[in-house]
Amino acid sequence: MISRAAPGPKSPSTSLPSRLRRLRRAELPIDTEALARFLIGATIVRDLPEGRAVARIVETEAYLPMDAAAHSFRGKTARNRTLFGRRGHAYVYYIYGNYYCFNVSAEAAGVGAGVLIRAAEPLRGLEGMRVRRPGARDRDLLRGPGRLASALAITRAEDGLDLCAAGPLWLAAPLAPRAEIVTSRRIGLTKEVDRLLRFYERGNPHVSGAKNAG
DNA sequence: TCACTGATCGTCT
DNA sequence: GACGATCAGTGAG
Repeated sequence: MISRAAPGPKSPSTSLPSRLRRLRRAELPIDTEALARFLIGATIVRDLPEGRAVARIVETEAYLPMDAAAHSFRGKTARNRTLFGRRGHAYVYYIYGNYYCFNVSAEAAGVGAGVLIRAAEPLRGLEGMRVRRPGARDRDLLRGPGRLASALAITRAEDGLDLCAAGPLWLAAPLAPRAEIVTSRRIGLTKEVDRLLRFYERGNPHVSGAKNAG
């Protein structure tokens, strides 16, 4: 057994400001790529019967209008209709027979685009996340889009929720300043693979993917 | 630690 | 009928 530095029991939540300020829609950039950058460092608030879970977004991907890799590319369907609504709404889809992925709709109403929330740093409500993701290390609770949705209990039931309004799932302003944002290729695609539309906080251990993805 | 693979089912062609 | 904005498990080094 190699004794690497033990995963510190230190919790970032001990020094958090207690005030969460909901983001207003007017604050969200209309442009999808700008929104993807804007959301790095922002806060996800998930209110559940057993309590509140709070996480800090550390990794996103932009899916633009006229982007062959985007779900909206072939037009509006029953599944992706949220992407064509006003920005700041939750688009949640089911993938690979096992997982859900959480997106924030972008652009003006009528334009299909969104930002995939790929990873976040758990701040509060870790107990519930551990229950929903048994066996996972704390570092991996929200590390990857499928894991994030699972740990925060986000499913198709949350599709269409207004993230700028009071409710069970919403977005709040950053609780802490963010480090430099790194840009890279998006992960897991077969189309438009070379576009640099993935964004993550440099050095953050909660970011998903291989370290040299880029 | 890295690379590879199978699981699994809703959605769209 | 094919495929997918993934992940956990496995095996090799």
